[in-house]
Amino acid sequence: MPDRLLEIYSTLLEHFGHQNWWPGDTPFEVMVGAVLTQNTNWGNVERAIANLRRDNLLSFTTLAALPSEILAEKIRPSGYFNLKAARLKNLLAAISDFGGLDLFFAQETAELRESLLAIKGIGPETADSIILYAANKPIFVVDAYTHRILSRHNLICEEADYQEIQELFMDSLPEDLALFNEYHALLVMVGKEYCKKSKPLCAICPLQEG
DNA sequence: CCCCAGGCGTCCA
DNA sequence: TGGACGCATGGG
Repeated sequence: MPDRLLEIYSTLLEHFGHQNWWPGDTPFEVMVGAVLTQNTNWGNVERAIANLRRDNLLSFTTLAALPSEILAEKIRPSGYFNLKAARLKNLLAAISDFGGLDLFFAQETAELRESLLAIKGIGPETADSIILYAANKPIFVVDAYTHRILSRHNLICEEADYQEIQELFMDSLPEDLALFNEYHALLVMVGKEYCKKSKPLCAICPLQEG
């Protein structure tokens, strides 16, 4: 299985090339994007972030001081805007209470993850995305595509949960920031192209051999 | 018209 | 523990 996961990585890298995730200019911006993209198309997230940038709201202190109702209006294109405005405010408040973003991100990975998961609106995928792509610490991000791709290729059972899938990758692969970064991005790429929710396993998926 | 998207919290059995 | 449901816009 470990070798199989590395094979898959090589196959995807060859097929799609390096992705250089995550789209975002700063760790703060990446973190905001991680919340906004919950169950939402990235194109919609870009519109929301463009609104924030246009109005010079894309900084920690500005956003932390912005009323939730105003924030919701700015991020409307990302969907679930009331919910996500509250979640962003929760996140920023928790980080402020901790002593700021640098100090928050300076925690050990396990502590950082616990801190994030304690925030209402931050679940495992959002937490791990922030840890990997904003804080630049090696952790494997599992998402709906990861689950669907692996189960359709019979590498996990359908009922496998987040932790089980994350452990499969992290127990099998070398702990490497660039590898984890690239692998998750590649899984999203193959998911978008070849592993849609309602469609059967695609015959031209680069990952052959069920 | 339909289904879907880089989830999460709540409620209920 | 685990399944159903609400949250919501924009694209195909």
